[in-house]
Amino acid sequence: MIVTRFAPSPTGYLHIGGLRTALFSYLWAKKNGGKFFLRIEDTDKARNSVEAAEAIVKAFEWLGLSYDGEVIYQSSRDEIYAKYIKQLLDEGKAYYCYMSKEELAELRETQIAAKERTMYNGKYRDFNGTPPEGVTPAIRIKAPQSGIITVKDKVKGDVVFNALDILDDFVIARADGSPTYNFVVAVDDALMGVNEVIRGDDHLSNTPKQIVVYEALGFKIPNFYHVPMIHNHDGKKLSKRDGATDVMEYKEMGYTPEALLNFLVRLGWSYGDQEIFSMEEMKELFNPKDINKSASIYNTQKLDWLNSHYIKNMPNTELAELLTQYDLVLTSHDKKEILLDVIKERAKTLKELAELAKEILETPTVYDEKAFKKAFKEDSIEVLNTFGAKLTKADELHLPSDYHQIMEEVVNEMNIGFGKIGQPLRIALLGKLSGPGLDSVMAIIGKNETMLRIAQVIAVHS
RNA sequence: GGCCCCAUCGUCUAGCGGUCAGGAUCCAUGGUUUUCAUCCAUGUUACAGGAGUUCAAUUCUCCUUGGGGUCACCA
Repeated sequence: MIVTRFAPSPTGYLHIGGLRTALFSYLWAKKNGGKFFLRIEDTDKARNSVEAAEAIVKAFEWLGLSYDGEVIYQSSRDEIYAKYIKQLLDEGKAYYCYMSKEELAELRETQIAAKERTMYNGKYRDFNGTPPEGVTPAIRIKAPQSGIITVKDKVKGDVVFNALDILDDFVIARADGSPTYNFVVAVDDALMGVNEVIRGDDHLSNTPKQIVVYEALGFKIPNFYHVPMIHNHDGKKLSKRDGATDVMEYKEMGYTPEALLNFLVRLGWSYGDQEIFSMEEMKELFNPKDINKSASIYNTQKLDWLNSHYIKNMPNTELAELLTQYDLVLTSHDKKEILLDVIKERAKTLKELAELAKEILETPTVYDEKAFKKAFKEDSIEVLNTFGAKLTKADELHLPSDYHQIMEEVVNEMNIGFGKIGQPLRIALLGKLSGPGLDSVMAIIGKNETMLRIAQVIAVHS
């Protein structure tokens, strides 16, 4: 069985890059009928926050990504880690290190001065004497001092590291007893049965350390997939300064989960020429063997395109439901079908959609000055009055075609071009020269509101 | 700086020794639309450079260059 996980540290919101690796892990598990876990890596008490952990869970909810079982918090697993640390200690595979922080810093400096690699010097590796007073020890693992460690990465291929270049006896438990990342990540993945680790490229370099832990504990090493980073326009790691990197910001901006997920799945992964993937298709078609090796640049133009695609293809009832989150309540509006059909072709985001709806629904309070000058000529009043008179007489006006017919009558009777009525009417109805078809707008707002807007624009003009 | 990874249109990508180097997005132009948007059509733009291997390299190897990641009692 395929078991994957997403293991963020709760130091902030769910990041767009994190979401992508989470999605990959999720899809790979789901495709295979496996399990996908969410594990919060909160071993560093100083930096974590519960709010951040909650924010991550919330984001998962919004996106409809589910995980198996409960959220796992590493902070609640201390006894487990303690047990394995003790085991390593007993077996002589780990040891207490009494080096003080000052001493460590000093060591660093001399190494830097000598242009050597900065690393722990193994001072307490084989220590039998009396420990120094006043130092609470950290625990270090005995890492191989020679030979090679090969990370069998399924994205990058075999990556060979020389122990001499990268390894030292790294700390697995701090002086306060809390275990460190490279230790717990290996322990948890092994204990949870995670056999496919999909994560960011930035973890590749410390994978050898985790392999050291796996081997010391006799655990089976999982398959690794190190997914390339997502960069900003400058080719650097994506950060807060690059605009929206918080997943929930996309909700606020009016993006749908479908669009965001579809956008992200195509960043670093592809299935031939296909661009549109439903969740079902993603689950069916995703395969980490098709993950790219190179980093990609974060550019949301395609996200806009996808979002408008999903909006256009969304059933109106669902759309109306979603729009309540953007301050637009349409439930009681009798022409909401027409309204949504008209505006969903025109919006890139749900937020825009809500604004477009309001532009139609609300009586204009201002008229675009330039547009007014351009479109509202001397004869416009007469045209609008003629149109208004016909409206007054007509009943049974429901559909856009009903209104269109009356517009045509005016055009024919007065022997004018369509623009002669369209332009001023557009100013009257919307206050500007662009927007949806006027017949639809009138059908949506109804006869009375149409008359009112015509009267208003004439009043304003004189 | 040491170690590691990466390199096809502006961007996301297809390609897996022989292709007019394909698609999408963006941009531009034209058509549709009373307008705008949608939609449709058309177009511009790419194999970082240099050596090999081969009858043949975007594709395999090496070097150079460029970019990125990582080097903590952070994750």
